[in-house]
Amino acid sequence: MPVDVTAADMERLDTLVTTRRRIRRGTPLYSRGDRFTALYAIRSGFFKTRVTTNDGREQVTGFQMAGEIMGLDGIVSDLHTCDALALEDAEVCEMPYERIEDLSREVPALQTHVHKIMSREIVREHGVMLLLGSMRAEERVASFLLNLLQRLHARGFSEAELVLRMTREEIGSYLGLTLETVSRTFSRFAEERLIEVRHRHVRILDGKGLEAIVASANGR
Amino acid sequence: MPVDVTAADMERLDTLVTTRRRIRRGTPLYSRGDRFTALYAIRSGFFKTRVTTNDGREQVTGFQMAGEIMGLDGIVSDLHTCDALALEDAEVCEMPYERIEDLSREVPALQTHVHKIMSREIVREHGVMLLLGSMRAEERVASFLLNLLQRLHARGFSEAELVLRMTREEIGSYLGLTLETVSRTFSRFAEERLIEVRHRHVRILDGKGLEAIVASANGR
DNA sequence: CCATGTCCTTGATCACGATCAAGAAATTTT
DNA sequence: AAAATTTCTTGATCGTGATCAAGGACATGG
Repeated sequence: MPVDVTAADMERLDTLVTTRRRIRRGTPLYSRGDRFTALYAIRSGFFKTRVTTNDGREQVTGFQMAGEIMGLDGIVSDLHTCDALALEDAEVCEMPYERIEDLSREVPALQTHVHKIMSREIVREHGVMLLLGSMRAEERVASFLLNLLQRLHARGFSEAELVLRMTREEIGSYLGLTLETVSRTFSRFAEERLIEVRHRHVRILDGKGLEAIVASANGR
Repeated sequence: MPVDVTAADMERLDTLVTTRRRIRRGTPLYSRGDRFTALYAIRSGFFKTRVTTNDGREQVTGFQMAGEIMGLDGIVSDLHTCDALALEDAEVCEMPYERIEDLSREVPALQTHVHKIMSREIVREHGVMLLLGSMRAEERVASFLLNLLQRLHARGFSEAELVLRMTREEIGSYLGLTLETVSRTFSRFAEERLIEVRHRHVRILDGKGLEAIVASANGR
C-alpha cells in the first residue's frame, strides 16, 4: 500500500477492508454477470481469471497470487465480465468499491494507488497481447515460466523452483496453445536441460537459457 | 462526460483541458519512454497504439477514434510504455494528469468516470486476448470488422460501409496474423458475398453472415 | 504526367502447432 | 487400499496460416 500517508490516513485505510473471505479450491470468488460491489486483495492462495462467451469459448486472462487485486473488470458496467476461480484454498480481503471511492477522495495517496493498479493491469495485458500476437510456442512458455518465477521471487520464494498451481490445459488457454503443446514444450525444455519437470514441480536449471529463448525474436 | 454534475462542477471540468494538439499523420502523440504527464481525448482523427520490445518485436494493441482516451498506460510508472501514432491528421485534447487527480477528488462524477474508462480498457483487452488466444483467422477478421463498424456507427457513420485507416500489416499485427492472411481473408469474404473490398473501402453486404462466422465457435 | 515507392493481392510451398489417439502417472473418491 | 477420475505425456497425422515470391494497383512527389 502507499507510503506517504499520515497516521490518521492509515487509520482510515484500515476501514477499507470490511470482510475476509475464504474461497475453497475450485470455487468462484465471483462470476460473469455477478453484481460488482468490491475489489479483492489476495491474502493467500492462487486464482485464475477467465472470460467466457455464450458460444462456449473460454480464455484464461491471468493467474493471480498474494498481494494482487482482482475485480477491476466489474467497475465499468457494475457487473463482473469474467470469472475468478480459486486454484487452491485462498483468502481474500473484500474492499467495498464505494468505500474505495470515498476514501480516495480524502486520501490522495490511495487515489494514486488505485489508478496505478488499474494502469498496471492495462500494461500487463499489453504484454499478454504481445505474447499471444507475436510469439511462437517456445517463447510463450518460456515467458510464462519466467513471469511466474519473477513474481514468486518477489514474494520470497525460490528463484529456481516453483510449483504450478494450474493444469496444462489452463496454461494452454492462457498462452493460446493446446495442453499437448504446453506439455511437449516442457519436455523439450527438459531435454535441453533448461528445466526439470516432474508433474507440477518445475526446477529451473538455466534461467539465462529461458531468457534467451524469449529474446530470440523469431516472432512472426 | 458524466451526467450528474452541477453547473459549478461543469465549470471546473472545463479547466481539465489545457491544450489542444494537432498531430500529423504518421507522427507520434507519445512514445515509449516519454514522461507521462497527461491523458488525451481524441477530438478527431484516428490512432494506433503499439508495444515494442528491444528485440524488435511489435504488437498493435488497439485502434482509437474520436471520443476515446489515450495514455492510461503511463500512469503506473510515470513513463509511457507504448507508442501512440496518428494514422491520419488528428486533434486531441490534452488533460494534465495532476489536474485530473485534483478534480476527481472534488467532483465524484469525474472520479467514477475515470475509473470506468480504465475498467473499460481492461475489459476491451480481455476481448482482444480472447480473440488472439482462441479464434481462427476468419473469426478474427470478422470480429475486427464488426467491432470497427459498431464503433463508427455509434459515431453516426454508416453501418454498412467503412474506410480502413490502417494498412493490412497493421491489421495483421493487431490480430496476430500476417498481412497476407488478412488480405486473403478479405478476398474470401468478398467471394462469399459477405463484403465488398476495394483497397481500404469496405462495404458490408451481409453483417449477419459476419456475425455467424464469429459465433461459429470452432475455436481451438 | 510520369516516376517512385508503398501497399495490396495472389500463388506455391512449408512448418508449426492442432488434432486424434492411447497409455501412464497422479490425485481423489469410495 | 483399491477404484475411479483427472491430468499428463508421447506418438502419428493433418491443416491452418506463415513464408517466400512476383506482379499489380494506388498514392505521393518531382
